[in-house]
Amino acid sequence: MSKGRIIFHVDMNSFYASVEMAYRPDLKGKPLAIAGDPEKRKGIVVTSSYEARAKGVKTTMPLWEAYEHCPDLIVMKPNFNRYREASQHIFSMLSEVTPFVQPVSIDEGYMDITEYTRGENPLEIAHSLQKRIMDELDLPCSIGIAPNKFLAKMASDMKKPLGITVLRKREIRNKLWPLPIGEMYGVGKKTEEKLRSINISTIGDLATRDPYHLKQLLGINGERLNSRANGIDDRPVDPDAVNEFKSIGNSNTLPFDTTDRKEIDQLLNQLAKKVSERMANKQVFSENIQLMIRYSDRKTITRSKQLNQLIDSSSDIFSIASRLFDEHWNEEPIRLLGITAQHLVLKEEVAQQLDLFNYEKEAEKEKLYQAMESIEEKYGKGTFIKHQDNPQPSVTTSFQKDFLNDYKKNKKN
DNA sequence: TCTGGGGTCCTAGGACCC
DNA sequence: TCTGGGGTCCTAGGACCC
Repeated sequence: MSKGRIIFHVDMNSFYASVEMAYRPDLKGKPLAIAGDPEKRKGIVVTSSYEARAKGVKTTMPLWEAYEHCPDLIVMKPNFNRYREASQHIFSMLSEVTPFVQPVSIDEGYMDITEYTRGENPLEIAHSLQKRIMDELDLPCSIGIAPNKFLAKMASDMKKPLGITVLRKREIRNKLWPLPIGEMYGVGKKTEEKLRSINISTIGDLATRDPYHLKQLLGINGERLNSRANGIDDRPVDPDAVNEFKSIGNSNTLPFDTTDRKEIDQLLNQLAKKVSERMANKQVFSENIQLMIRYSDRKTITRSKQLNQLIDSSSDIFSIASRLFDEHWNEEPIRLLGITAQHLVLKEEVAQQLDLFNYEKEAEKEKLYQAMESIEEKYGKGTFIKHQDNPQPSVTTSFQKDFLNDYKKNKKN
């Protein structure tokens, strides 16, 4: 039997707002919200300080509503470069504790310190990590310590801000099960509704319900949620997961709804450029382009095209997106457009595959030649060429045909 | 002048192949 | 002479998370 793991979940507290406060200490202790520009219809609270939350400001709340709850709210535009930089500092600190660090977003990540305690108590490690992030970056975080990712995630949520919470397997019954079902990671609004409809209102209710019954209601997710509620989660902390992205997309809400084809093309062009640039940074090709259209009534459709080639240029991305647009736009006013590149392949891997393909082609050619030689040895010169007058179905692909041509040429020389 | 933008994973139907 | 079923790919949409 394998020994239990020690997993940390490190969660930055109201990250964007905290970064701004670290830059401008005069903002500390004040109700602060980070939000986009209401003039551009992006006035939505992305993050808010605890002082703002105390007055009822919540993430994704429209700004005008946030002001109703908190008239003295201070609002700032997001400075993503600032947040990315802070994030890099944080993750490099985590990496000094263990190489097994898995970022899950800009402000949160898992660590597996099982093999890296160096005899130290995990709680002490968490304390010094939390202190270091605070001392050096002026940023608060909460840390959950548990035998797996799910429990560590739930633990980090239990005490905010600046909390450290240990959640052992044997404490699940007392610490996890009493929580309302909606607070469970992986249970959103829809799932909560469904679960409540069958009288499940706490995580404990979910844990003790028949998994088969839950599967009927929620599909595979029902079984998974049930085992998580019982503290079972075997997912490893995977440091390579960050590099295994599956899509790159950009979208934009227009300041005003539009039906103007010029304006639409301009936005599509802009989006294609952004996607293409980000693909270049990540060194990937895409094999599938998706277009997203949101109409003024917020109804949103997605239309995608699987390609028979790999693309990366903004002009290719644009032309496919704009064709999808022509094929599917219903002429109604548009609120948002988005382009996503899917089915990504690393350029490096494409190159390797091409090499491998060429290598196989060479090897194949060699085999073909040998087979032909032996046929001719057995049945005499010219036999094989004769067969070609009445070709056998085995010669099918174009490159095999090319080899035959090569072969014939070689014979002549 | 209500309701952003970046993602992942799952589902379900139809096409197509064996 | 009235019918199969498994597997994979493609497409569209939905749930969820930060």
